[in-house]
Amino acid sequence: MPELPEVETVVRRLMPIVVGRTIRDFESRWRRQIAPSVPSVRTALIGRRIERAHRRAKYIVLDLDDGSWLLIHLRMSGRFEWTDSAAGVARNADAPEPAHVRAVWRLDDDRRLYFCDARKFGRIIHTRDLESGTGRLGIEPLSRAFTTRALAGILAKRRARLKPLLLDQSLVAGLGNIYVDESLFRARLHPLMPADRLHPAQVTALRVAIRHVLRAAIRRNGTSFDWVYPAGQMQNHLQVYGRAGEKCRRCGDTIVALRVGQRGTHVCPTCQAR
DNA sequence: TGAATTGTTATCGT
DNA sequence: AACGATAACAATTC
Repeated sequence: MPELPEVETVVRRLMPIVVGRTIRDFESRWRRQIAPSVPSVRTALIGRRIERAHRRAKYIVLDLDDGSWLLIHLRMSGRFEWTDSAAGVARNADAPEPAHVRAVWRLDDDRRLYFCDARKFGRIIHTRDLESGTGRLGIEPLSRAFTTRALAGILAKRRARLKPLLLDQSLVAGLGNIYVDESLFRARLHPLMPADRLHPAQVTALRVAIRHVLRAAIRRNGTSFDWVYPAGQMQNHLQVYGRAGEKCRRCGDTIVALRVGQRGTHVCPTCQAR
C-alpha cells in the first residue's frame, strides 16, 4: 500500500523512463479515474514533453512542458509497468499486457507505459494549478521545513489523538497507516494520546522518529506485502505493523492490534504506555 | 462470505 | 467557525 516511501521509490524508477519523453498518445480504460475528463486529459497530454518527475506527499507529479502537471495517486493498488523502448518493443510486441491495465501512455521512443490498478481507486489528474489538483496538503516530513517547532505548531491546541492526526494529509503529508504506527512506536508514544499532551521532548522524539522511519523505508525501497507492490524490503524491518501477537523486539512484550478511527493500529503496550 | 485496505468527502455535534 | 469523530465510498483479493 503505497505511502511516501513507496511513492518515492516508484518516482525514482519512473524517472529514467519518462523524463524527456514526449507523449504520443494516452488511452483510458476506466474513465472514473481520470480528471477532469478523459477527452480533456487526452487533448492536454498529446504532444506534451515530460520535463521532470517528482513527488508531493503521495502524489507522483509529472511537470509538462506547457507549465501544466499530470498527477498520479496510486491509492491502494495502483502501479506502473512499461514495455522496453524502441528495439525492445518488437521483441515484446506479442507479450501479453499486464493485469488490470487502466491507462496507457505511448511515448515517443515507442515505449508503452501502463497504469495498472486492480481496485480502481487510483487517480490520474491533469491540472494547471498544482494546489487545486492535489487538494490541501500539509508539510513534507522530509523537508527542512519540518522542524520540531513546525511539528509542535501542528500538535499544539489539538485534542485529537496522535494516530488520526498524523494520517491527516493536510497536516503532515505522506504518512499512511504503516509508517504512522512505526513512527509512534519509535517515538514510544501511544496512538490514542491526545496531541496537545506531548511534552517538548516527545515532540522532538516524534519528529526524529518520523524522519528516521521514512528514510529507512526509502533506503529499502518501501514495504512489500503482496502482489500490489513488489521489490521493497522494509517489511522485514517493521517493528509493530503487521506483527500483532509477535514479540516486541525491544522489550519482549506481545504486540497488540487495536482499532483507531477505523484503522488497524499496532502497538507495544509496554514501550508505548498510554 | 465478509473483512481488510486507501484517502477524501460529507455529516453531525460541540 | 473550527475542530473532532464517524460513516460512506470507490473495488478487489484472500
